[in-house]
Amino acid sequence: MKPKNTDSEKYQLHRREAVRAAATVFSANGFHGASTSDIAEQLGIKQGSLYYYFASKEEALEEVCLYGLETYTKNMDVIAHDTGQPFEARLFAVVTNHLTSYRDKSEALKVHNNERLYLPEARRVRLKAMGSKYRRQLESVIEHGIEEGAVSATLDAHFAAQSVIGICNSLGEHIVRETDVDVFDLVRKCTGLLLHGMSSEQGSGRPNTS
Amino acid sequence: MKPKNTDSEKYQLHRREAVRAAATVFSANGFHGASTSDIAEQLGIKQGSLYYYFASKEEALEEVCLYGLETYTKNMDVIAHDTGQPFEARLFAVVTNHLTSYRDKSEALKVHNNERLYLPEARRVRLKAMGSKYRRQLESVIEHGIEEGAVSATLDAHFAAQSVIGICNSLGEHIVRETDVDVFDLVRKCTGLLLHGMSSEQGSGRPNTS
Amino acid sequence: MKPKNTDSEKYQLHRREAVRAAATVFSANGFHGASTSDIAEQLGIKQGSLYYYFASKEEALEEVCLYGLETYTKNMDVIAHDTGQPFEARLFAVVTNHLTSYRDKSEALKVHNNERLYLPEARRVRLKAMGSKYRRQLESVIEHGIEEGAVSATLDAHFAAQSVIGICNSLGEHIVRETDVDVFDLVRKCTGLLLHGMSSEQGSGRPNTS
Amino acid sequence: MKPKNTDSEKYQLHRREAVRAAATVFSANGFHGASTSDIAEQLGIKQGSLYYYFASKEEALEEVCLYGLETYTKNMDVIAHDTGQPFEARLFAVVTNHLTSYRDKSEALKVHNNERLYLPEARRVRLKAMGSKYRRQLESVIEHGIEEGAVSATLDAHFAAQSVIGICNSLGEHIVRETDVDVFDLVRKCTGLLLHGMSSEQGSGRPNTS
DNA sequence: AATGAATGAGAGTTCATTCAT
DNA sequence: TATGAATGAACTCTCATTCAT
Repeated sequence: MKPKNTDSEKYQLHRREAVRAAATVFSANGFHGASTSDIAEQLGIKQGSLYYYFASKEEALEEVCLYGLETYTKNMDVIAHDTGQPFEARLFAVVTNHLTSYRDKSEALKVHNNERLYLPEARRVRLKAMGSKYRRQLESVIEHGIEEGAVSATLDAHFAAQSVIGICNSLGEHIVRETDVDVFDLVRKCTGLLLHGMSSEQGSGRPNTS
Repeated sequence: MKPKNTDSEKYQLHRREAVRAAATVFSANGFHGASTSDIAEQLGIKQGSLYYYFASKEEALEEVCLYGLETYTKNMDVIAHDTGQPFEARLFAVVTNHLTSYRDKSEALKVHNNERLYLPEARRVRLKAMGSKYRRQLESVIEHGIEEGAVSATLDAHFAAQSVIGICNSLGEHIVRETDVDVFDLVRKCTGLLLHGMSSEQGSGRPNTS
Repeated sequence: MKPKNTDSEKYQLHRREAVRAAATVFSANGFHGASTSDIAEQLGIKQGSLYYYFASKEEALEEVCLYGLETYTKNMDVIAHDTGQPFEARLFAVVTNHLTSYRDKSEALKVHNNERLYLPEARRVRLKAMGSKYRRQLESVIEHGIEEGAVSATLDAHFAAQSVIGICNSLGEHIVRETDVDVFDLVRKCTGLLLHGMSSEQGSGRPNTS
Repeated sequence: MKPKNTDSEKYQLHRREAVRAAATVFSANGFHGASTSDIAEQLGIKQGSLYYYFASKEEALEEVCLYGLETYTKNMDVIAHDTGQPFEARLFAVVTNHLTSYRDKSEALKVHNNERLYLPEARRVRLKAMGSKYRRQLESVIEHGIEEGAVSATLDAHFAAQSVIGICNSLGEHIVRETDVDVFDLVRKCTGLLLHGMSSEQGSGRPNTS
């Protein structure tokens, strides 16, 4: 209603900061547990002034979620199109992307994972689209791995993709909580586990190894 | 304030139902997003009457979390002490326990995972104790697996335990959302992935296989 | 959502008082100019408690308007069906009803006249129905007067009805403001003016008298 | 605070437009229901810029009311002094003035009628003076009609004046709402009703006609 | 002559909690 | 054992107003 100079560079910059502030407090207290006062305080302005940047608390949540997925999905685009790489390298890239995104935008990603369901259907369409695309791309990476023989043919790609996302997110939560985590160590361990499992076996006992 | 017959069997029965009702609405809307009205409605009583069963909303949340962990951790106790079984069988048991708990008490477990952090420190001691114990027991299962040679010696048990929990929880969320999931199929796939990874390799390329 | 004992006699009684309190402050300050605090204060309860009786400020406005029209339209029903009376008597009854309603429920009627347009379309259907019915009934009284020869045949009944309502409402505002008005004197004067006009003429110059 | 060139012709022109914009939105939403944003938008400027033309929202309301009464009362001045005309002609002129004012400045007049009471006493002195003067002038026209024998001697001039104003305002509201009203038809009907009433009688039954 | 940005007060509404009955 | 009624604090959101630029 009130036409703001929504295109001015300065406005966009300040709004970014507002999104980050919102990410911080949503991440700490959850959407319902965080008040607009908290966000404003985190940003160093008064509560009412927040509405210069967001039309509603819900809009703030949506922006935080989008912000969280931004680079994360963009990077997946690159990985998905880079079909020349061997499967191991691509999986490594996937995990690296996921976990480093957590390091850089941990709060926003956590908010996306835990709070996005509180958005009304209408506000979730873009998020849903991005999330589905991500999962489909990950699945295609896995399927490609099956085709080239690097991945066990009996693997359910859909299930595997979900598991990869699940592990990464649970490690991500860890990264959010503890500040001094060696992310690259985590990436290595995680990729190793996903590729070879915990077993010390030489392939025996695997249905597809005969 | 008034002395309640908290020991009477009937009271305990009704309270159980109250806990389940709370689990349902906390699981659907989150702790902050759910109102005591919602819980009362779910239970078929009037709002004020809830306080006959809970001293506060927070107490309700604590009860739900404890309820969620109950059998889940009890079962882990059994698994942990059953050192005679081979590693594969024990891991299978762990995953089965985790995922079937989700099927039976899905809501309470989900609430524990997502909302327990809104409890004040004081109320979380028991939960923390149970959670830590669970993780330590899982770690000991894994370490035992290493000792008996079934698990790769290079594996970081702490990390692995966390990953197992992470995958199971992410699959659990899935079970909560969709009603007709074949849980045992999930268990099989999950254990397989955790044991052998995605790779089709015969153990080559694994640092510890030489 | 919260099922209240909306049928209990006591509740209904208290709610009536709440409606009257709302009528008082809406009448004094207008819908937008009056706060729910004002209403609560007028009623002798705390602001938040008002919501035990109304789901929203808008609902309160709707109730006030309905309350204002209640007896007023009920009486018109009686007048409209009493076709045996001569026109003069029926017009007298109409004006009496309108102005005494103002004396008894002045505030609610004033609110209906001045504030009902701030209700969203959906909330106005019943009011509209009642208002239209009232006007139609008044028109039929006038048309009946034309048929029996008491009213000038050239008169536009729709226009006349509107004028009657207009005069009565403007006099009503007067009744609201000043406490010691002789309503029956007003009724007499008003009916006289409406019947015979201001002119001292003997009917000459009237288009239909030739 | 900053010295404005309030006397410059351009400023006065722009201010007029601001007053008209305010009239439009006050008329549509009421004083309390309309925001300074709405006015600014209607005027095509930004919200803060409004304060270049009005020191406060209240001042804007006052200006709108004065603007609405302007020509309306000026015309009444002319009618009141034109004592040479017969009563019927003067009444006709009064009604014409009232209703055409509504056609031309409908919004401002409506605002005056419905919202002026929200002005603090101090801001209403001029309006009150103008309104009282108008009513007194109308009364004197009626009294003059009585003296010259055109108006029934039993008529209460004060009451009659109020009724004239009441009818005209209620018709005015009608003009505001519906765009295509034949105002002159309304004027004719209205004057007719006021002069001769609804009755078809030839003077019989009138106390003063004997 | 007009705007972007902020403010602070207050609005309507929700809700956990209390307590007499 | 449960309820009706009320409370007060917190919350989201709106808005008139200010002022440096």
